[in-house]
Amino acid sequence: MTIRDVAKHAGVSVATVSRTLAGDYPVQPSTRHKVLRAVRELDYVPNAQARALSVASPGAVAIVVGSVDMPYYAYIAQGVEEQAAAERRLCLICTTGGDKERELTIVQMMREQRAEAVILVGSVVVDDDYRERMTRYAHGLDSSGSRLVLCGRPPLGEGVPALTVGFDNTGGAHAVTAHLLSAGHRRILYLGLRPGHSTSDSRVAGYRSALDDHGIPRDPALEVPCGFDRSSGYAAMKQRLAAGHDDFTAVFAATDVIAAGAVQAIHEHGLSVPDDVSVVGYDDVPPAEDIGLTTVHLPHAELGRAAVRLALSGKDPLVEPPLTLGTHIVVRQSVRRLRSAP
Amino acid sequence: MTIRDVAKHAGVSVATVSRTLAGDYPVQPSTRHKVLRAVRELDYVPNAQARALSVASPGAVAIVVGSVDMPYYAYIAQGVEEQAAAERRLCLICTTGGDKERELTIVQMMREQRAEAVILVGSVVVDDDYRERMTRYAHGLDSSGSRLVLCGRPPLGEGVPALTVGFDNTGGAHAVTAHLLSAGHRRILYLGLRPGHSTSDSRVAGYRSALDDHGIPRDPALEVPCGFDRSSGYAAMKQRLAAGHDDFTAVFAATDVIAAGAVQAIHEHGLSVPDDVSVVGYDDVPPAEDIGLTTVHLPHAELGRAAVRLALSGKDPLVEPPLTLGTHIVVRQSVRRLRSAP
DNA sequence: GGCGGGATGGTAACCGGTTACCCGACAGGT
DNA sequence: ACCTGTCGGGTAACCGGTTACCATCCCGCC
Repeated sequence: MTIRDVAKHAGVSVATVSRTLAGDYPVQPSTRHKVLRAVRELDYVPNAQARALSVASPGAVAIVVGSVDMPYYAYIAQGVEEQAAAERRLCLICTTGGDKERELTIVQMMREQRAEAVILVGSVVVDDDYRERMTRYAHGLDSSGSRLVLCGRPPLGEGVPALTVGFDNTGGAHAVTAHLLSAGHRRILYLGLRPGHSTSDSRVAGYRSALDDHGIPRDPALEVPCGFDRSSGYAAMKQRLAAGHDDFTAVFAATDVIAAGAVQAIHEHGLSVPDDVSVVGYDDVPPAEDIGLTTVHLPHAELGRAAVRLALSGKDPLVEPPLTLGTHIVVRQSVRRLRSAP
Repeated sequence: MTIRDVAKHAGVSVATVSRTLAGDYPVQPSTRHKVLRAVRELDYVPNAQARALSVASPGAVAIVVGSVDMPYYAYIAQGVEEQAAAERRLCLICTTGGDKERELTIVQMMREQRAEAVILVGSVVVDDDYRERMTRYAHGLDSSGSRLVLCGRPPLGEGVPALTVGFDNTGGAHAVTAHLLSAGHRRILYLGLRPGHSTSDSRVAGYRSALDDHGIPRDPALEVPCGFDRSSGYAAMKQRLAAGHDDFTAVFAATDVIAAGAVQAIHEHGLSVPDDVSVVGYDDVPPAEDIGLTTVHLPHAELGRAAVRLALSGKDPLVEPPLTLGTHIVVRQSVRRLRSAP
C-alpha cells in the first residue's frame, strides 16, 4: 500500500495525492475528495521513514538510562519526555541495564536512526575504549547529526569537552551535612562509599568539605562502603549496628533508597529515627516522603528538560561549559536537634 | 555523507561498500580495508531509515503510557523494554499525560513510523469517536503493519475484539478483601470509588463479591469516592476520620498510593496502623514496602513482556481471547487480626 | 590455446515518499 | 483570433540505502 496505489485508485497522480495530504498546495475540492476517499478506502498510512528520506524532518530525542523503573531515572525521563513533546519531537527511551557495551551499541543505533539528540543519563565507570568511542560521538565529528548530552554523569575524561548537564552533588551533600552539624551532630556516618563511582565521589566530597568547614576532624571509620540499593543500605547498617551504635548520632545515606534500607535496619535494631539516630538521604525520591526522610531535593524533571534544550540548542560541544542545576534541602522528621547544639 | 561518498573515497563501488559493511558477502581483504578506512576517515554512519526502505527490517516496539514517573507504568514499561530487547527490537516510550486526543495522535505517528507493536497501557475513559478510531487500529485493517495491544485497560466496547492483556483486578480485590474478612474485619472501607473508571470498577467488584461470599451486607456508605493519587487518599481519609472512625476497622485502598496517603492521615489523627485501623492496598509499588503495607502484588514486568510477545506473535486480533495474569497477596504488617476472628 | 566456472565488483533498478519542472486548459485583454 | 497569465496536475528525478544482474578476471583443465 503506497502512495502510487492511492493515486491509481483515485485516478490521479502521485503528486496530487502527496499534495492533498500535505495540505499546503492548492487542490481542486473535487480532486481532494477523490484522494481522501481513496485514502480511507485503502486504509493508507504514509511511511514516515520514506518521507524522512526526502525532506529534512525533525529527528527524535533519545534517552538512554540504566532502567526505567528506578524513580531517579524515571523522573529525569519524564522531563525529557515533556521537553521533547514541547519541541514536537518523538521520544525514544532505551535501557542499558548498566551495561557499557550495550550503551555504546544503543548510541550507535540511535545515530543510525538519525536521532537528533541522544541523552545519556546516570553514572557509569568509564574505561579507555569507552572513553575513546564516546568522545567521538560527543564531539559530533560524524555526519549523523546526532548530538550527545551527558546528563548527571562524569566527564569523559580530564578536560574532554562535551555537552553536559548535572546536579550540584557536592553542594547538596555539603548543605545536608551542614544541616546535621548545625543540629548538633558531630559524628556522622556516611553510608555509600564507592570509590571511582562518580556520584558517590562527589557526594562524599561535599560531606568531607562540610566537616572541614566546621573544623570537625574526618574519621575514615565513619565512611562506610555500600552499594546504591535498598538491601545494601539495610545490610551495611545492620552490620554497623551489630558493632554498637554509640560511635555516631547521625547517618548521611548517599541516596534515599539506601536510607530506606538503613531506617529499616535501625528499626529492627529496636532504635528509633530520629530519637536515637538521625538520618538524611539524597535525591528526594518516593521512599523519602513516605518515611518522613529529610533529604536533598533534586530537580530531576528540570534536568531532563535542560538536557533536551541543550541538545537542540546548537551550542558547540567543544566550548559549551557544563550546566549545573542547584539543589535544596527538604526538611522532614528524620533529624533530631541535639540538646548540646548551639 | 552517503554510501556513495564512501565508495568514491575508497575508490570502489557502492555495492562493495554496502557488502563490506553487511559482512555477508565475500570481499577481498585489501578491498575491505580500503572501505573500512574510508568509513573511519569520513565518519560515515549509515542511515537506518533508508535501509528500512529497501529491506524488511524489524520494526520498533512502542509503548504508550500516561506518564513514566508513576511506578505502575514504569514497571510495565520495564517489562516491555526487556522483551523488546530480547526480540531485538528498539523500544519507544511515549507519554500522553492521560490525554485521549494525544494518545490517538501518538498511535497514528507510530503507525507512520511503521512500529511493529504499539502497546497501550493504563486506564482511559472511552468515548464514541475514540472507540471508533481505535477499533480500526486494533483490528489491523490498515497496511501499516502495526499491531495494537491493550494492556491493563478496558475493552474498546461491548464485544469488540482486540489483542488484550491485563491483571485479574477483580480476583485480586476479592482475595485481599477475603484476607481482611478472615482476620475478623467486618466493616471495611473501600477507598477509591470512581464509577466509570475501569480499574476502580473491577476492584470494587472484587470487594463486593467477597463481602457477598461471606454473607456480609454491603454498605454504600463504606464505598468512598477518591482520586487515584496520594493527596486524594489523604484528603478522603482525613475527612472520613473527622466524622469519627468507629464505623469501620479496616480500609481497602484501591491503590498503594492512595493507601500511603490514608496511612498518613490515620497517623495524623493519632491512630495507629494496624492497632487501630488495618489497611491494605493494591499494586505493590514502592510506598508499600516502605510503610509495611499488606497489598496485592501485580506482575507488572511480566505483563509488559506478555504484551510484547502477544503483539509479535501474529495472533489474530479478532479471535484471540484476552490474556489475564494472576496476582497474589503480599502480607506485611498493616493488618491486625481481630480477637473476635474465628 | 580455448574454455568452463568461481570469485569479485560494478551498474542500475527499486523501496516510498517529495517536489522541481513542465504542460495543457481556460480566462481575460487587445 | 491571438497572446499571455494563472491554475491545476502530471512526469520524473532524487533522498540513501540494497541487491539482481551482469561483466571481468583468473584459475585449472581438456
